[in-house]
Amino acid sequence: MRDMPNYEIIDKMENILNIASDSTRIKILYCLLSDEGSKEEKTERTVTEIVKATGASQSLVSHQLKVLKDARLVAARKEGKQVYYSIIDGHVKLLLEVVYEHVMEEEDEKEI
Amino acid sequence: MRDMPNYEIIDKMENILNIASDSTRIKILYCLLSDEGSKEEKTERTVTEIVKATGASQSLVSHQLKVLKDARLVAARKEGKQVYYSIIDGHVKLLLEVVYEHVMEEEDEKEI
DNA sequence: TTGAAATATGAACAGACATTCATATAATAA
DNA sequence: TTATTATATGAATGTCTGTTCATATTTCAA
Repeated sequence: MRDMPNYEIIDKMENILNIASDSTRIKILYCLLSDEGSKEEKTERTVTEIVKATGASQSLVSHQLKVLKDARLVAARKEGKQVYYSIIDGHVKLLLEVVYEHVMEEEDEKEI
Repeated sequence: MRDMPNYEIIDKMENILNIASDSTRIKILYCLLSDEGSKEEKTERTVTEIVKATGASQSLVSHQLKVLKDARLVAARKEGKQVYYSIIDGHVKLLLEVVYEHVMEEEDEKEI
């Protein structure tokens, strides 16, 4: 493993991890990652769809989408009354996968 | 991408990410990941070594090591006056690598 | 224009938690 | 024993932030 990055980089890593470490935002990201039967086009979801999928309040979803947008993890595209959100960072998927695998392995160990 | 995990799993993912999203703990983990010239044996470091490497106070390091230990990310082995800590989870390295890559790509984009 | 649907926003609050300070415990050396 | 080194721990505090509530804004239909 490489050496410890300098503190500026560490702080940025902390930042991204902070953004990822909230269950509401995790749900939102999963919602934007689920490619409903499609091939490779990026998944787009309206706020209302995200609200339904996550079970969180409209206000909360809107607040957290702003957090994700400010962090450049998602992008927004307005079309009429609706706003479509999508993920604009390939690392997000990887990040969630790694954490998911970790949690699942923990589960496995319990069963032994 | 798979569907959204159930909320119990999501909460555990949130938990792990929370633990990873602190600069002091990130520094500690990096310190435990740096394999100083060695081959494949796990890296062990005493608290004092970690204090030096991270620049954090002894008390803070001790507190955060406890957090990491309670989360089963590190293990402790006592030997005389000293306690040796090491990482006991392969996902930690992956997680940091993904986040590091993300941050570095962001840096690159700024230069354009 | 009025109303409704979709989304955003600001204030307020409560809970979480990183950090410090002071001190305790354990191990060893003198 | 006493002193010193290594580590842990508990309390206290101040900051941060997730969530709710109420309301604003935008878009379009009737």
